[in-house]
Amino acid sequence: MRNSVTVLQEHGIQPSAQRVAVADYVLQTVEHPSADLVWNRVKARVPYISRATVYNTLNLFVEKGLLQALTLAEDSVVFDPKMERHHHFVDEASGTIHDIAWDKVQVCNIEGLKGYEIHDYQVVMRGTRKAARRRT
Amino acid sequence: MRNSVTVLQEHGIQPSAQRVAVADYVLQTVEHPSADLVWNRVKARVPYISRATVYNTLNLFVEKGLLQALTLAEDSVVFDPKMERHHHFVDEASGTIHDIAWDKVQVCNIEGLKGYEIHDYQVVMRGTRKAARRRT
DNA sequence: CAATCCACTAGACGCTGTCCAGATCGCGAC
DNA sequence: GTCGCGATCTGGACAGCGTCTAGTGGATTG
Repeated sequence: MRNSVTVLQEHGIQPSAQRVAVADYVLQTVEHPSADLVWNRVKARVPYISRATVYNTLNLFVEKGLLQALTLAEDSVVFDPKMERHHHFVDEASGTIHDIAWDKVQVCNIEGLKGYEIHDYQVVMRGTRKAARRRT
Repeated sequence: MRNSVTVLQEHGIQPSAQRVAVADYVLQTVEHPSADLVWNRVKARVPYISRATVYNTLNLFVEKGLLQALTLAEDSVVFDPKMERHHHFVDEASGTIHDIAWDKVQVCNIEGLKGYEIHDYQVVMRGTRKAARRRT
């Protein structure tokens, strides 16, 4: 696990105590937290951090390329530290979001679309997790 | 253009004056309106309709299969009367959403995903509209 | 020490969406 | 007609998300 301070500095971000605390959690997580969930998670370890700071910090991280902001499910924007291109699966029962590796699914003919200059795309899937032999 | 009253009745919805007014607008539009935009559009023609009614009516239409609710862009859920499967393109400059015909793009290998039961999927693209010879 | 800059805090604010109590409508029964 | 009842509508209250702002505090510089 990389040192959060180093990562912040490499991206031109002053590593203040609050920013490091947010980074320590959000850069490692796979739970696709909303901003308020980040606030709660970080507060558990660093109680003296305010809501506005968490929101500002997350937006800063997105701007500096440390996080992706996703608007997939209802209610709120969620954050994803996985910066490689990938797809998303939304569990309709729980609202949980899973990352799907980019090469698991291919999209064809997308270059042929006339009238649109596509900067980015992804496949968004919705359904339910199969009760296979995997821990929940 | 189909009669909104008939369409509502075919879907088991009592065609009250307010519901017909909402249907007249939202079933024809291509502008992917948010709920509050629907409210404003409908109020322009039928001033005596309340916000709660518009929200209830839109949710009812979604439940009865007249509309899709989409959570693609920031800020709010938008509604789309196009019920066939299709993809979406989000104009990053304006936030405008465009429908992309289902057969313009193909997704491969999606059946091969283990551990997920996929009920629905779509490709979400982001970029800018090209200034081709099309009216804006 | 004073000036300045940056980050943080706490609370106010606006917007979205839901909920509730009460009013009103439509319709069948009498 | 009018009574009663369920469905619908209204307006306002409410809660959550995200932004903004005024003020605070700490570090740096002259």
